[in-house]
Amino acid sequence: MKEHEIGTLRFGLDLSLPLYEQIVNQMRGSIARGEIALGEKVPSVRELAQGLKINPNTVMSAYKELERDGLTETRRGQGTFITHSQETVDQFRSEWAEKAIDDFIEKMDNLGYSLEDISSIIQRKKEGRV
Amino acid sequence: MKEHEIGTLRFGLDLSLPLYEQIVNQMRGSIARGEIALGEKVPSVRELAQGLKINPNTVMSAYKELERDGLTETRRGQGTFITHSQETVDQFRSEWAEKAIDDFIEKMDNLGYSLEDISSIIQRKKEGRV
DNA sequence: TCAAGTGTATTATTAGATATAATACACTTA
DNA sequence: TAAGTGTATTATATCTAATAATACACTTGA
Repeated sequence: MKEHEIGTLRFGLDLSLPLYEQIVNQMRGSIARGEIALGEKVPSVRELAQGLKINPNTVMSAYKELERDGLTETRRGQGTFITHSQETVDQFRSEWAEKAIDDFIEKMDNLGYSLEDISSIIQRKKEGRV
Repeated sequence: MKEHEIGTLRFGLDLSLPLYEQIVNQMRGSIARGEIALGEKVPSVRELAQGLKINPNTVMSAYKELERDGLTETRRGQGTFITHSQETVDQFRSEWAEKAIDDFIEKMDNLGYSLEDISSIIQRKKEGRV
């Protein structure tokens, strides 16, 4: 996986997912984990495209999705910025965690694992007994 | 989601995933949960295609993947059958659970949730306090 | 023996998603 | 006013998924 440093951000792209989705995921993560400050400017569409050696339209796709999430605000002529609303970030973070959890539980249920089973497995992982 | 009964099996298809993947997932689940007996015959390619109102080639794709999993054996002229090996089924089940767990943990980590956090959330789910 | 029911292979076509390419336009700021 | 922003448009290429229509190989039971 090629690692890129663009501005203050680190990106790694591979072939596991569409490029624009990987960008969205990594930005969502950086924002949710608080690694990007509220209101901070993110790389411009062209700058990120050059840095990652991909097409500007692909970056645009990613940025549009982040704006739909409410995680960024764009100002024509100025750039794209992280939202100022900590509440929006927190809400996004818990909503996405909830989705991930429910999907996971459903997948495990399909394989015949109960919540009880899942709980023990997580417990084992926590104790390092893989 | 349209529900179909084909032979002893119940299928439901939607638009969330490729059709062949949904078939594979639902068969994997039925097998892993032990709802289909070892050695049992599954619907023929044409029968399942007719029942689900989809193309036989799509069913073929799904059945090929199940065979790659080792979960089924096909006998030309006779049909497709669940493996006789309980060990294969058990191993498949735990391998796929492991994958699901690791993917889930990675996704949660990206959002800034620790194993400890995950553990509490599962605990809450278990106690019904959503 | 043969018809019916199996899996399998092939070729063609369509539709949608993804990514690239090349421009052009609108806006902001120094 | 030039340089750097976001945005929109049109075109092209590639890949995956699904369908369609056949054809062939094998097994079984009447």
